[in-house]
Amino acid sequence: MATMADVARHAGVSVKTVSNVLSGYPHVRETTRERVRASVDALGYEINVTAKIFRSGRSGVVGLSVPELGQPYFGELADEILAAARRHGLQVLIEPTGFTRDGELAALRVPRGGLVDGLIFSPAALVQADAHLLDELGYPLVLLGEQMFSSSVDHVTMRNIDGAQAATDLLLDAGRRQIAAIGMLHAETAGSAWLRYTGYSKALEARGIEVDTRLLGWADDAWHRANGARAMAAVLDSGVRVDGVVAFNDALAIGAMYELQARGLAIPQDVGVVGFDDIEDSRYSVPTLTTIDPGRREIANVAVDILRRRLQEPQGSSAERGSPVLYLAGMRIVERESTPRRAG
Amino acid sequence: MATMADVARHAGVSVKTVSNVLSGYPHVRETTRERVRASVDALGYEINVTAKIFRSGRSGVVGLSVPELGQPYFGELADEILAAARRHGLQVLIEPTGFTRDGELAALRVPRGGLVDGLIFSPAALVQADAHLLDELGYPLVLLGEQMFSSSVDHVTMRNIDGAQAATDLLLDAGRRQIAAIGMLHAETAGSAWLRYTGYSKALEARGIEVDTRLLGWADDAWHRANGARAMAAVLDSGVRVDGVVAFNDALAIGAMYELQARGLAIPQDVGVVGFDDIEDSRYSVPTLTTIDPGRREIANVAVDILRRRLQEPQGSSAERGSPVLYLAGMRIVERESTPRRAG
DNA sequence: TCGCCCGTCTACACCGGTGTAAATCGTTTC
DNA sequence: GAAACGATTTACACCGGTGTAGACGGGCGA
Repeated sequence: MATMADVARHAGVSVKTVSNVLSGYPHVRETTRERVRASVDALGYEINVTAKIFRSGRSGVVGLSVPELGQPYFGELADEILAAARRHGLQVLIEPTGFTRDGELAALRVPRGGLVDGLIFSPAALVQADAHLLDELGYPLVLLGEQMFSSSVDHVTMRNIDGAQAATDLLLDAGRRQIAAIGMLHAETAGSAWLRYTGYSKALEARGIEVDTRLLGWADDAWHRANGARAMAAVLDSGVRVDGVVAFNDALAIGAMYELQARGLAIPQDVGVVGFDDIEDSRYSVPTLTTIDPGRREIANVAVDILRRRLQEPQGSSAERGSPVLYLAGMRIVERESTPRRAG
Repeated sequence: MATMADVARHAGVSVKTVSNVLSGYPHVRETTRERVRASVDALGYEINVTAKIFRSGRSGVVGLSVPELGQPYFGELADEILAAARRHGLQVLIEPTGFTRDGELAALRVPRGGLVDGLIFSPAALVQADAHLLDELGYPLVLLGEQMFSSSVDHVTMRNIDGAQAATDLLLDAGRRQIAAIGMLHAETAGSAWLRYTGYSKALEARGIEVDTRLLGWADDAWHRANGARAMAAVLDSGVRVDGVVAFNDALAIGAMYELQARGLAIPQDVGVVGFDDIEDSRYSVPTLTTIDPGRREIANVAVDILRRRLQEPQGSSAERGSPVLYLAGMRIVERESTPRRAG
């Protein structure tokens, strides 16, 4: 394979001049530039990317850690992030963590001298005790998700509390009072579950309704459809009356709708259902699902922008770095068939 | 950041000895080995991956090009491939092509000296005229999908024809005769559409039924739910009677089921529906979807294995390389609620 | 005791670019 | 005509590892 030296010899110039031509250095005579270009074409030369990376210390690759691409929310998020990264000439190395703490710890163990310049990380299983790991990683990190861990790290997140509260209000406004919450996770795992629950309970509280623990559907491993169906079944089996469901994501909601319909309950007549995430599925479920759009594209764009900005900064002491950013994406209610029309 | 030279100085040995310890070279005295290890720990040394890559010419990164991760089939496939790659210490750089020819051509333009050692590529928009591009890329390529392009490239594929034929037979066995095919694509784009259509028409032919073009539902951009609903609507609007649907993937099937149910048709009583891919959605749609499991995990594992084998081979002339592999993954019918019980 | 072998360790070149500083050249200015 | 200047080009060190060949030293057989 041809190297830059071969091109230089062929064009009768120095290696550095070839380098200058290829990297767009302006002070090169037009005739020289053309001669070099011709030699590049003649030899079919392609620059050795690994040498460039090695020398410059920058690979132009950013890592992305999400739990699982098979989950539409994360698959769609990954598409958005990949697109945003590509617009800026960055490539993306994806590391699914499989919803496990070990997987997430492994994702953080990116070597500093490695081929990843920075990381966009969507944690789902780390616990509070792991927070200190995020502070001095030695490379730029942008967290997707609530600022639960460390205030010294950039966060891009959605309005989990507001969204869940709005979802719950939608059902309350329609006169529903027996509203199940599907997707509860045990407290030691960090993430959106607790926040969405907070939004749910705040909405109830605001109307003077107490949370009925029989209405809480637990989905311990992950927010898959299967767990939504299971959790819904558990709530119904408890014998409590249900006329509304707030599911903590769309997959859970679709699983819950499956279980409700399997038991002969009509949506939205008997039970209104609201999801969270606005994944593509929610537009084609039967019935179509009312959901909260958490601003996925905005999150992807902002996360990539913040990371890019961090990559420009000197990597040395934290003194030279800008202060950490906390960005809240916009949220939107998407009303579809699974909820009753709003009263009034 | 500490370099290998720092460690060598600290441990009182040569740089190469440190290198030898870290790379597991056996002829190092145990005491030396321990001293080096201690120095590594003391200095918090981490090997510079980019230097290693540069020197060795191997990055341990393989590319993966799929149309879109937001589509559950590709998201789930990507998860499987990432898992298989990780088991062998490989990392994966994903490049979604957005179902466009330009996107796919861009994905193939991986520089030889680049940071990707090889590529797993799932084409969906390339046309026959592009076939020659695949022949002499200069790096190992494994194609997911039918051997439509080039016989000189490794292929891992599913039984598209057999699967679609089995899906159609399932409905024919139940006495259905007016079976729509949802997901037709125009011929110049390569891919599974044509093969699945072939399976569909073969099944009909075997019973002496002629293909009724009014039963063909066209989905031109991509196999999304939205297109499934649209194609189904177009077929129904043509006025033709429909008592079965073979959709070329599950997303199309779910979109089609949505449209059928919106028009008051019962599944499977009025219309039986079969999908293709066995994505997780199909287990939780209403009704649950009968589908063809194309052996996704097997495909992922085999693709990674073949690519690994190619990476071991000398990269020189094609004479030294093994002959191209064509691997057909196993296929399985997954019967759920959307099809009538088989007669007999 | 000498030579040989083997285990251990080291010096040095090298991978293929890019940053730096300085050389070279053609104009322009005084 | 000489000095000054900017544009153009170049030599060379350097990034941080790994391959190669060879040095070194101790045990062993002759």
